[in-house]
Amino acid sequence: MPELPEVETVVRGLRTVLPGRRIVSIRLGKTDFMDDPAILERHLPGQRIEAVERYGKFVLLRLVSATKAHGLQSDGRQRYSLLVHLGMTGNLSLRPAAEPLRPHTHACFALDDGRELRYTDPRRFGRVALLSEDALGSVLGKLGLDPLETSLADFRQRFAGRRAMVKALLLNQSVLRGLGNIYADESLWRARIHPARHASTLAPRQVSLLYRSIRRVLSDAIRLGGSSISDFVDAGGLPGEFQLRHRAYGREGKGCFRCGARIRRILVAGRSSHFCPRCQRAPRRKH
DNA sequence: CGTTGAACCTGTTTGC
DNA sequence: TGCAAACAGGTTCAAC
Repeated sequence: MPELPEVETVVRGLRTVLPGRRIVSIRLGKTDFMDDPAILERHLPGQRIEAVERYGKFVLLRLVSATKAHGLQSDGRQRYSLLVHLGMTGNLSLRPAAEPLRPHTHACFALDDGRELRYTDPRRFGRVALLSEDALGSVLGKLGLDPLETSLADFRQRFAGRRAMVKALLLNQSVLRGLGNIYADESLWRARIHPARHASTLAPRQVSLLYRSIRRVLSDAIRLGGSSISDFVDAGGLPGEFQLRHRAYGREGKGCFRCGARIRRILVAGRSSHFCPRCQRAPRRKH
C-alpha cells in the first residue's frame, strides 16, 4: 500500500490536525515491530507535535516537550521525533477517542482535543520509534534522493556506472527514497524501459525519460490521493484513486494502453514486475 | 558490488 | 466444498 504518494497523502491529512496538539497519553497493543515500546510510554505523553513531515516512505512527527512554558528545550533535554513506517499494511488514522478500535490497532496516541491518532497494521511489517535527533539522523542519512526534489543531473549521477537491473535500483531506498513496486512498474512503463534492463546500458535519453516519468507518475498519484489496491485509506479513512490510472501494475494479461499487447508479469529483483513486452523491449541477453 | 532466497506476519485469492 | 499454495504495497540479512 504505502509508497511515496500514499505516505504523502497520509501526511497531508495529518498536517491539517496534528500541529499544535499535545499527546496526553498512549496505549499500546502488540509491540514486536516497535524499536523500544518502553521509551514510547515514558517520553511520548506530554510532548507537543510541532510538525508532520514525510521523508521517503517515513512519516515523521516532530515533537517538543510541552512541559516547558516556551516550548524551547531550554533545559537541554533531547528533542524527539516519532518515526513511523507503514510497511505493507500500516495505517495511521485520526478517530474520536470514544470510537471502538479496529482490529490490529497496535498504538493509540490520545490528543488534547479528544481525538486519537491510531496505528493499525495487520502484518506488523511497519516500524514505530521515538528517536533523538542523532538517532533520527542516522536512520534518514541512509536514504537516497527524493525523486521529486532532485535534479536530472543528480538523478543521472545515481545511475552512473550501476550494473544492477533498473528495477532493483528503483526499489533501492538508498538510491532513491519513496518508490515501491507499483510506482517503479508504472514509471518504467511510461518510460518504455524493461524492468530487467541493466542501468548502465541505458542511453542518456532513456535516463532522462525515466527521470521525467517517475516525477510525472508520482505527482499524478499524489494529486489523486494515492493508489488503493485493497485497503489503503488516508488519515481520514478515504481511499485514493490512482489505481484507476495504473497502466502496468496489476494488469497482467490485459491490453497495453499504448499498443494493445498483453501486459506480462515476471520476477525481477525478487518482485512481481508488470510490463508491456512490446513497448518495453527485453534487454539483449549477454552470452 | 549485485543477486537470490529466506525471514518477519496475517489476510485474501487461486487452484486442484 | 475444502484445503493448501500462492500472493500481497516493504525491508533486512546471510550466503554466494
